[in-house]
Amino acid sequence: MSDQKTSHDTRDRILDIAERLFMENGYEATSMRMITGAAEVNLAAVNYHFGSKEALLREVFRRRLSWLNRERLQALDRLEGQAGGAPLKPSQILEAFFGTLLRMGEDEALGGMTFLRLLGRTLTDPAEFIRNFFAGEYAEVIDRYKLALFRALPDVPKAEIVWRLHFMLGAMSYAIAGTDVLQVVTGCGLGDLAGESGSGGPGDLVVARRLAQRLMPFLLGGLRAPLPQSIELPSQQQEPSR
Amino acid sequence: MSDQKTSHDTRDRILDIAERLFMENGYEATSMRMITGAAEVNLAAVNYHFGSKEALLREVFRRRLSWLNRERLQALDRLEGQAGGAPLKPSQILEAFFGTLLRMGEDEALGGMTFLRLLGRTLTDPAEFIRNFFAGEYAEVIDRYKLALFRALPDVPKAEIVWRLHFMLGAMSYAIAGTDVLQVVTGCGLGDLAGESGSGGPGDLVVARRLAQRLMPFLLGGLRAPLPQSIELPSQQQEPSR
DNA sequence: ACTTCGCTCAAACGTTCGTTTGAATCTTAA
DNA sequence: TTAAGATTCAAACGAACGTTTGAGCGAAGT
Repeated sequence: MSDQKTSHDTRDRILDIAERLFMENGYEATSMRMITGAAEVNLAAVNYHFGSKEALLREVFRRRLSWLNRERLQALDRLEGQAGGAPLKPSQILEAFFGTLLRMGEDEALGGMTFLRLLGRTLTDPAEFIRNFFAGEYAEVIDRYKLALFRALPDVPKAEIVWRLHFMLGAMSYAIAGTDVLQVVTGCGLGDLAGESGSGGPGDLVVARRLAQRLMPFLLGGLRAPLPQSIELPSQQQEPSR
Repeated sequence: MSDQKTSHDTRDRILDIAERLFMENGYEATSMRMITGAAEVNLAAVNYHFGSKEALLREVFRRRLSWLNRERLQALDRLEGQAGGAPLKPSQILEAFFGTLLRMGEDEALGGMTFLRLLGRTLTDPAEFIRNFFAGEYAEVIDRYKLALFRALPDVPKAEIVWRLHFMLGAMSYAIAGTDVLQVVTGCGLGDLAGESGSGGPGDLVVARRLAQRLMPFLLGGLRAPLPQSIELPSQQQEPSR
């Protein structure tokens, strides 16, 4: 209906619509015709501007991740500058890494919760080109934060820290992306954190902030949990209580 | 090559192959022809035995989840019987819920790590029929465990417990399913836990056991982490350190 | 005025998808 | 032996997929 092509040219409109549809349906179940139809552009526009459907998905992520990971590195630089050579506190590192991401959810211009949900979902997508893409986009950031955590927790084996980084990433991604499933299953989800429901609404701001408030203590508690008694165990040993 | 149709009729062979292919490629990217080709059965066999591709996926999950969730309920019954009315310890509840799942990964007859990976991946699938299916399969188990956690942590608001249940489910699912991505990203994954690599190998037994050993302390640490200072916060308040 | 270039458009390309069909084959029991 | 039922089979169905094509359009440069 409304014909405002001023601030929204074809390229950006495709990216915005694709971001939302990939989030709602997944990559495979979202067709070019769904995207171009919703964006009200010609079917061939995607291949003209991006080359292929795969390249479109990569570009959807690149414009957000390049900003996010640059911001994350700057946050770490800032903290390490303030610390003056001393190791950072785990809480500072988590705040820089996860807080920066969750703050994207409050900013509609950065994709808001739509992008956060898409990111969490796509991390488990088995498509190979997606794995390769993420590996390249995340390599530097993960490496820097891994080192920061190693220094922050000198008594914890490095392999253990990397595993707990996995766990933390999973907890965060599911809290955002898996909500539609878990909400149905547990009877509680992101919708309960705000008055409004549905992605892209004005309630996203408060959702992201309250989610961070609940998530950060959990992550910190898990990261600093006592280590398992023994790394190697001979055989079964299945005692439920400690 | 080997022609042993004795213990493996068409139905079961389809289920086993579909379980692996859905895990490797996802639901949408796995075609009927891939499944029937790998299972060496006729293309029409799936529709004959199961009715549709959706029904096949449901049956792949049903035969595993019915066992898993029955086992989970029995484990909880056993613990509550031993406690004689007293609240359970959080560690006992987590062991019953997550330990039962992780022990499936050690048993090839129960799907092993293949099923665990598939389960973790599919929980974030946005398809509606999948969400509805899981909601039904998990309803009773989640309800029982929610109540057990409420009793185990009487000082923690119930909403907070449900959120931490989300976080725990996410940490576990990503640790299993998201490994292919995270391994590339973090340079450490399930493969490092065993001598062998690849799903379905003999290393799966030790992988599942060592994963549990790393995961359970993390989950327990997150579950029992101190609560956020204030549930309501007026505005920004962005202090990185505590 | 004319060419150039970036972009849009309708139409079609060949392929693959999930599903259906009806005959052929196997199994079982009277 | 024969009839009935269950299962497998090759073949085809219509629909939807991602991509390509070549004509057409409007603004910019000379």
